[in-house]
Amino acid sequence: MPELPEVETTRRGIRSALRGSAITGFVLREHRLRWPVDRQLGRELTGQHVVDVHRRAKYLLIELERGTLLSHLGMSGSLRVLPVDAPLLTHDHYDLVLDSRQCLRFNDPRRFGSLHWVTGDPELHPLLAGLGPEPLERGFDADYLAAKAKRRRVAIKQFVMDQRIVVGVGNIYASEALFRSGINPRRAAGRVSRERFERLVGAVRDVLGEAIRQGGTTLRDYVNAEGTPGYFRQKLFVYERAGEPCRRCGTPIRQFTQGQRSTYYCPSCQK
DNA sequence: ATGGGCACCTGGCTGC
DNA sequence: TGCAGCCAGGTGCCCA
Repeated sequence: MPELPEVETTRRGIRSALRGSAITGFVLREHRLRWPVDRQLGRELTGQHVVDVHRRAKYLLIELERGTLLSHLGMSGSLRVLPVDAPLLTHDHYDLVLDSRQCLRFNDPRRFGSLHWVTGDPELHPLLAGLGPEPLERGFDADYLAAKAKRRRVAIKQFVMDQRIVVGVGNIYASEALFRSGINPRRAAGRVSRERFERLVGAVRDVLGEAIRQGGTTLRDYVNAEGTPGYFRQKLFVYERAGEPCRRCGTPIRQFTQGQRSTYYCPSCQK
């Protein structure tokens, strides 16, 4: 998926079209997403206005008057704002139709994305309740990370990708943040020094912030609300660069597998 | 509690 | 040209 920068870019792109609009319909073409989508959802949504669009971790929260739509993009999902009559593409699974003659259209080839209707405080929803702090907000600092990492034997790469520890960091930005902070992705979380946690926190913030400014990273599927890709790919130091020279020292970038995911790192810059 | 592995899905690419 | 095998921005769940 889309990691935090891609979800945040999507949020910024869809917000102005959605906020204040009334929902005039909901078209569900494929309800078999990660979890089955309620086929009667349109009955609930129609007539409500969009209050605002928020993000928590990699979830988008579309706040309506009587509840919240909780949307996840999975690995290959994207949300676009389009005219209601825009031609359909394969894997266009649902449309949230607005009174502006536009719609919010969800496309997701792999169908790992999800959509839930939540009433009450969305933070209490089971999918959100156990999540860690937002990396770009207070609450994510070296003290916090070091405390969480104590006695943990998992590799630091998997540790920073654990959404219960900190949210928003996925496979691309985990490799990139570890490169920027000079930490070997194999190192046990509990054996990372205090000084290195300081650098890691800074690197996570920097890489996510820079990626948001570039509109995210597009590898294959990801496009923003206007259908254009993100440009952070050019700024990647290690991700998908196996065999190519390290941009800092020239050593060939290495790739290996951790937890069924590819990790990329520079064996000489990261210890 | 922690760690590890699998599952869910489609599509693009590689190599025989 | 066809097809098997592998890989891909995520994460809930099950097992030891």
